[in-house]
Amino acid sequence: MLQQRLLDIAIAEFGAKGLEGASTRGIAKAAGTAMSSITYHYGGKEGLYLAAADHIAAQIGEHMAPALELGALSPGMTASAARTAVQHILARFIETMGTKNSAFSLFIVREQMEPTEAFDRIYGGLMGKLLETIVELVRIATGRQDPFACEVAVLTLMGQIVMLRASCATALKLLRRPSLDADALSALAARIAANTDAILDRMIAERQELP
Amino acid sequence: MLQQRLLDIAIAEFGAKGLEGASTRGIAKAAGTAMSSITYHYGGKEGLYLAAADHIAAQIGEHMAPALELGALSPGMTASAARTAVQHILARFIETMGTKNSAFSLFIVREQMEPTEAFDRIYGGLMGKLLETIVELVRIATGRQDPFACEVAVLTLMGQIVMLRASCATALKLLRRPSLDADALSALAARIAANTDAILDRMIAERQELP
DNA sequence: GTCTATACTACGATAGAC
DNA sequence: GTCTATCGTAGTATAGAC
Repeated sequence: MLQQRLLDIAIAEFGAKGLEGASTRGIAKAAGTAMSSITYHYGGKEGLYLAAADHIAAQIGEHMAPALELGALSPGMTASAARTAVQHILARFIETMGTKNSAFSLFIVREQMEPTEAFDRIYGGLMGKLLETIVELVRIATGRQDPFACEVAVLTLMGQIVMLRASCATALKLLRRPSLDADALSALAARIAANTDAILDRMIAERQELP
Repeated sequence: MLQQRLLDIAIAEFGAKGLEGASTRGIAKAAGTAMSSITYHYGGKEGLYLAAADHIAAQIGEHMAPALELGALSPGMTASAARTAVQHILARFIETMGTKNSAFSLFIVREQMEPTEAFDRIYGGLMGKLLETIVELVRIATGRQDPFACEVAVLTLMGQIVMLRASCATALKLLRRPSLDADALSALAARIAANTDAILDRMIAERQELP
């Protein structure tokens, strides 16, 4: 379908070059059609961009759904169950950001640097719920009642993952590799899982030091 | 000085909007001059962009110098000294990325998503040396001899910091704040320092589990 | 050195043929 | 629905006045 092809190429182009960097003519040409098809199907460049954002949010949401269900918050959840759920969600998120079309991650990172309406769509429809769930799970896993402390911790946890794509060029240089292959990715995933465990442990230890 | 004013504004504009998103006319107007001044002083948009990259690398290098000297690698360095040095360097890097003109961080993150010659200048003249130093310090601090394991760990450590700016919009939403004020920044810095400590401890524990 | 004026290119939007 | 043709705008580069 032409509409789908346009959208796929748009996500790749917008992710790689940004909203201004990508051109409707280039996207249309790559899709083997005329530029005015974009106007017809999406109303223009902006419309295509927002459609790309919606598609990304939907795809990631779908991909993350099983892990989120597994971490569904229940009243009597134990700390160890919450920790397992955090690990599951993070692992799935690494997979989503690492193996799925890397344009997804680039698109999202770009939006955060220069937020437009697309950011609200992605955050409101996906990222917000995801983050708040993790915050709650971290609270249960560590027993830390201060929400701010949990939010800050979640940001650092997620930062490790976002870095995978946002700082990909640096990562590749440091690891002296041409691309983030499966080996490197699984090593990073293992490191992040161990880090998460260590950080949660540390947060529990901190709690016992509090007055 | 006009040249300096142009450069400062260029860094802000390129950081905020990217190479394609920023316009020479806009930069010149903001600097209170004509667009052709950019051609005269920097040879064109690309020249201005590369000059911005060089300036950023030089500024960050200068800002990081004291911390790096403190962590200068010496043959008989103890694990605890190396750990202190890692913490100093990361703390200084947080300060650089958080308090210094945030355009610096945005510029660097953008370059990593779509590397041009500017990335080589920043990585070659600054980031490479910085990262390799931290890798070596982590190796000494943890006793882990596998360089790959140390590199991966350093990437996750740095990821926490890069996130501060790369995912700023998400961070602000989750923390329900209008801006990353001093309080939030110091809470994040404290969390990252504690995380780093916990991660290094974990790496030492892992070493003892290895065959 | 700095500015004005101009040339040229590429973009996005739109109208109209098929 | 899709394409061609055209318009207006905004971008960079360049030449020349001061």
